[in-house]
Amino acid sequence: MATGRTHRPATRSRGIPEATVARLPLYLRALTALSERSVPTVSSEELAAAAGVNSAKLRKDFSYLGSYGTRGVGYDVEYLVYQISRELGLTQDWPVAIVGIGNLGAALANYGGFASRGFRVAALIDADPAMAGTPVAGIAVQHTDDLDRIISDNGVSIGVITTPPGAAQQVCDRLVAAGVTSILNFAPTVLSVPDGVDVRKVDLSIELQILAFHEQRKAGEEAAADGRAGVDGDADTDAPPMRATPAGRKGPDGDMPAVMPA
Amino acid sequence: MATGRTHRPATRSRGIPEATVARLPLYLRALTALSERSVPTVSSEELAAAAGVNSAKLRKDFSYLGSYGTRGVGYDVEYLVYQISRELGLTQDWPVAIVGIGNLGAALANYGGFASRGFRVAALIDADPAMAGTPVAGIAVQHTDDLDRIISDNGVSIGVITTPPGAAQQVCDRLVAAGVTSILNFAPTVLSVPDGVDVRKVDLSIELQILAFHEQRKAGEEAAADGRAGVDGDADTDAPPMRATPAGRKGPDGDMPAVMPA
DNA sequence: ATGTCTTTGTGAACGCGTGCACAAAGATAG
DNA sequence: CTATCTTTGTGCACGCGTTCACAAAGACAT
Repeated sequence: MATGRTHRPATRSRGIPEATVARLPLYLRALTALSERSVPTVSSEELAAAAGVNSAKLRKDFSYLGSYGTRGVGYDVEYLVYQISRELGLTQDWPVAIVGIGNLGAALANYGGFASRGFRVAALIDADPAMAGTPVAGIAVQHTDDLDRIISDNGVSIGVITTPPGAAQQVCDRLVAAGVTSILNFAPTVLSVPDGVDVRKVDLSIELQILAFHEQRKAGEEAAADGRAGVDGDADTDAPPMRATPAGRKGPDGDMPAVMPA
Repeated sequence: MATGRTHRPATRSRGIPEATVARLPLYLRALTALSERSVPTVSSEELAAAAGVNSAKLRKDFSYLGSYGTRGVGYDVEYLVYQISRELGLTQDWPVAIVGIGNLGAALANYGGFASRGFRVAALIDADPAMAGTPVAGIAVQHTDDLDRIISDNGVSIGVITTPPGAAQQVCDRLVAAGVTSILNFAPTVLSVPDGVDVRKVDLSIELQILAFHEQRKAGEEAAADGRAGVDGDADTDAPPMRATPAGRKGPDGDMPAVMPA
């Protein structure tokens, strides 16, 4: 789900490809599971299967980190867990602030996957005065007015935005001004940030829309083509059927199906 | 943020590149905003800025859908909204079932971004008998035992999994058996599904880990390099400092920092 | 020590996605 | 009708990411 990084065209950080960085957490999860089962070593083949990727890709990914495997044997699980954790920066504690404590913000505050990976929810911030002091996931919600101080006092460098779209940019600006340099944005808004600030966007409805696209295609293919396992039905099943304005003039406003409520 | 599609290597559906499909919802959102402000037409430049992408990329994306613009003028907003909606399959109603009504499941059930884009939460399903009947977001939670019937009765083809990781694969199997062909997976598990079923994964903690990686790099670069705007600090600031096992033998189990709780 | 067998690490080819830069198309003015 | 100006649509080149396929490296047996 979610869309890739927003700014930062493809910085190829320290020689490690962005695509590889994005997969490291995947490997880490699989390795942690093996570690818990006290498995001492894994082959690239096994680990790749557990992580759901190609084994060649996994080996190449690891090769960017260094030569951590033993030929004929595989990778030492514990050692690899440590190396990847270090590479991802998970050997240190990251205080995180969540701004916008609605349903989603509360869910994230309660999400166990954060705490278990070096992330600590240091502060919950909301603009609603009525929420101030209310404990969510064991942490008292604080008011937006104190955002600056909260960020500074806790040394927060990673912020999570779960506000309504209208407030997102303003919150973002204030976070950045207070010293936050990495933002995870759940609001459906394109945030603009100064250079040096990383933004990653998670858009829940976009994921569903992508699924809907494929779903529709599957349904259409099924109806049109018979026989043969679907390769690439070339004949345009649903090519532009009708054109609102033959040669495009302004405001064709009556014959357009009201498709999108919002 | 979130990770891209899981299976389906890159099917290039109906000639529209995956990368383009993933951006269509972005354009759609920007266009909808323009539509609400009654803006009749936009240039690729303006729309690209609003969507946060390159204008050439946007034009190329639209070219896959057909020639919907007018040279010298731009794109008709309403018409484009309709075309993209149709292409994404949003002109029809998609009943969606959410399985696992914890914090996240409840947040999704309440999320407005779904209903406004053709997705209708048709059913909420949970394994806890105590939850059965409880209304969440105005919909009564139903028990997992009835999963099959619920999916069939409502014609659900898109399922959302927000269960704990241990239950995810089993729920997935049951959804697929009941006829679901698209799955949005929030559980941190690699799901295996038969061909023809699409899985998209959203992993909240992975996004944070990627941010942490860049955050760490920024901090390291700052400390090491001075002067010059950071291009690519080549000298390995934190290359393999110590190796647990010099030539890798089995189970080095004492000198490894306990980094990962779980 | 030598040979066999397993598994890594990587060179090389390929394909997709991106962005430049420009020609074609149409609007608009005179 | 002609000229000019704007903006699309796309040919092309480049770079990143993926995958294949294999040589090198080490484990293990004899």
